[in-house]
Amino acid sequence: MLERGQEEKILDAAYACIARDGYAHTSLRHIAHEAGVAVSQISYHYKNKEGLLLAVVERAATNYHAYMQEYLHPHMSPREKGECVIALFQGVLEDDPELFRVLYDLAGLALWSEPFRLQVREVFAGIMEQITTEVFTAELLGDLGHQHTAETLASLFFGGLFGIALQALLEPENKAIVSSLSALSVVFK
Amino acid sequence: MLERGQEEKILDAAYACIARDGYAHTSLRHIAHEAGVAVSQISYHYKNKEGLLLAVVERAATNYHAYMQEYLHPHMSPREKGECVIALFQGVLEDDPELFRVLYDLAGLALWSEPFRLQVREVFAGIMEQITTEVFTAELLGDLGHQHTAETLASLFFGGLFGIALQALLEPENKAIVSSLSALSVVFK
DNA sequence: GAGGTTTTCGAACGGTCGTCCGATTGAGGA
DNA sequence: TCCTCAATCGGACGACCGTTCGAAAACCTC
Repeated sequence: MLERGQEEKILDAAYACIARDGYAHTSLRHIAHEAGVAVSQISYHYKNKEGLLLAVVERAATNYHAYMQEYLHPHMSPREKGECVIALFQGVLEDDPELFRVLYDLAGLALWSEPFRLQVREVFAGIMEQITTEVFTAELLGDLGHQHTAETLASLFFGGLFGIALQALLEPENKAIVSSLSALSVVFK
Repeated sequence: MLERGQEEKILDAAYACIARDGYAHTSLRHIAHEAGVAVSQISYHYKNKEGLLLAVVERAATNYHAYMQEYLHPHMSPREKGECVIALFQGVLEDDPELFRVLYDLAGLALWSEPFRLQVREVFAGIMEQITTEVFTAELLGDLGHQHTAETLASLFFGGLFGIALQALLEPENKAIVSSLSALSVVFK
């Protein structure tokens, strides 16, 4: 029986609550109950709700990067890595849609609160940098032969992933949307 | 001095509050105060908060369609219409970013509440149908000569618009993001 | 002008929220 | 063993939430 500290337990519980109910319906009491802990423990370890949520974002970002790095093997070509990212998103949407809902929720938080905006911006910048350096390399850019920069194409690529994923969640009965993610490969073809 | 009914005033106030503070921080009291009206008037006219919000979504969708229809002149070619939609999004992001934040917020609501999901899905379906029939026509599809359907390309196109717009709002100091919207024209080139 | 209906108001209700505080517990060093 | 300090707890606080209700006001019809 592994014994994690309360701090960790609270963080897990917070993520679980947000994934289940969404941020808007997640209260500190719910989180504390899910963690099997007194409410005041949250203030003790994370100062306040905002502090806890920022920690959740940070942890989610770390997880994401590890996940991504695990899938993008060094021996792949840039194009293969692009396809791989697409496949990864498709897999998430099918197997673990809550993951994307949390991403959407936290990004939404960032639209209204400056501290969250700064933190989420970092997360997005990390994703973008990964895509820029792994997929839209100088090699691939020269291959494509059009005028767009790697940053532009990365924005386009990730924006497309995000926007299509939202549509897929709004219309889960329409399987065509998830598979239309594959069409995103037009940006590196 | 035009005299709109209270019903209309409440709807305006609700939209204004959401645009200013986001849905999560908008209460019926704020809305009532903004409208210069008693709180109980909201329940009287819209039954409850959900009813009011659904009305807000419906009104926003109507406004959107009128806006779009005004910009897409019948004499334009499909490609021109595509460029026009892109330019329209760029204009919104620069002049009236709250419009997009509201769209994002309401779509986020739809991820967690079934009634909202159904209503927002209708809105998105309307947008998608407009893009499908106006931009990705059979004529253009044949011109492009690749295997994707009009629906797939429309998903890609709108998803890209949405995802890039989010990045632009998270990083308003980075003007390159807004202009990278133009690169979305790769999908019909 | 009287009477009935719709509209509007302010107050109140029961809940839930995030935060704070004093008391209790527990582990580790003197 | 005692002292200290960090960790944990339950309860309380004031604020705000969405909803409801009875009374007042406004409107319309006769």
